[in-house]
Amino acid sequence: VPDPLPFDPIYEARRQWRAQGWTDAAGGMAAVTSVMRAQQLLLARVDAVLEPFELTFSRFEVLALLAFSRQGELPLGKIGRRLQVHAASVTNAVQRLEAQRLVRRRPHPTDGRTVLAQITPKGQRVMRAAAAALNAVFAGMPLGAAELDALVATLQTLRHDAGDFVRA
Amino acid sequence: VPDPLPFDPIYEARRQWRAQGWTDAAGGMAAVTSVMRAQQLLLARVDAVLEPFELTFSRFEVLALLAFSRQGELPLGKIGRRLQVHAASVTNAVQRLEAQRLVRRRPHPTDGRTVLAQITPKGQRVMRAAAAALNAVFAGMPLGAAELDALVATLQTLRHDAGDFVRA
DNA sequence: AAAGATTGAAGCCTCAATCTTC
DNA sequence: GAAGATTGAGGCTTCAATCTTT
Repeated sequence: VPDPLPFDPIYEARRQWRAQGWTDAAGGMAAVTSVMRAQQLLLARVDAVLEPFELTFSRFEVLALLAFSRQGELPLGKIGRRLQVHAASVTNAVQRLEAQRLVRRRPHPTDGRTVLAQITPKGQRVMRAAAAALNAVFAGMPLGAAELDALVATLQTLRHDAGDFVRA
Repeated sequence: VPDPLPFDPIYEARRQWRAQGWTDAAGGMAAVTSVMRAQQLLLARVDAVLEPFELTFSRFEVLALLAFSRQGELPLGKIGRRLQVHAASVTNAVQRLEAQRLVRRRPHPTDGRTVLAQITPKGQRVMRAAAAALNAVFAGMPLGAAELDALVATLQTLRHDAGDFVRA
């Protein structure tokens, strides 16, 4: 971790933006860069916690989704839609998880086109251990329950507006 | 853009998390995934707007920083600290900007170790045009000024807690 | 030694093209 | 033709190692 700045670069940028006469867009600009930077920090923290398990947040999400599913297995396409990532990303994540013996892939019994990813017993164990470690991070966030809910709700508006899902 | 889900995957995941008994961490988990997903959507939208200018948000940020600087030039290290990205990312961005003739690099007059990136007149023009296009995106966000400010403030708490800067 | 910059490696993401199966 | 999956390309990020200058 490098030396921290003696001021908030986002607030400084917003000031600059306003000074340029773009006052109507300065708030949006600050919001966008805030989200970008917060994502970077959160991802770094989460990935650091997951590192001992040889997992990344992307792969953890796949593992958790499988662990929560009824049969412990899901078609790759369904995983991608649920996690909102490109099919190529799912292929990559599942290949790595399979190499780690956390997931097994098998052909769909009736549809020859689709591939199923199935979590293994080892995958179940690793997922639980990793989730426990992550919970410490989530529970340790410097925000209260009300603030967290407000944050999630605000970002939900954003995601909904972007057409991420329907039926809020 | 693929078909949207008929439900919010973040809310669904939070429900699952709570059903597993991890109620104290469910809020944090939802907040983290919300930020991740919002970042993805915002970046995609911003990059799409910047595409006609052959710019990416990363490179736009460098260009804007230079445009706002007193002399129109800054040492690479300073750019990295201000934008909070790794030195390697700055090197990469400046190299691309130089290839586009939007920036020129020149040695520091007194310190032989540092390299200065200087915005060119063409860079100034492109930056202004790109900023105008971006302003439409920022101004068109589905959130009011108060909501934007609350979002920025909440994320500022997060960033400050992560040691991103001091002196809120 | 310390600071600034660059290079190469590796991870993740997206898109476009391709192949197989329905 | 449409759907599901995979591959290859390109972009961005980080880290570790290296080189030059202070």
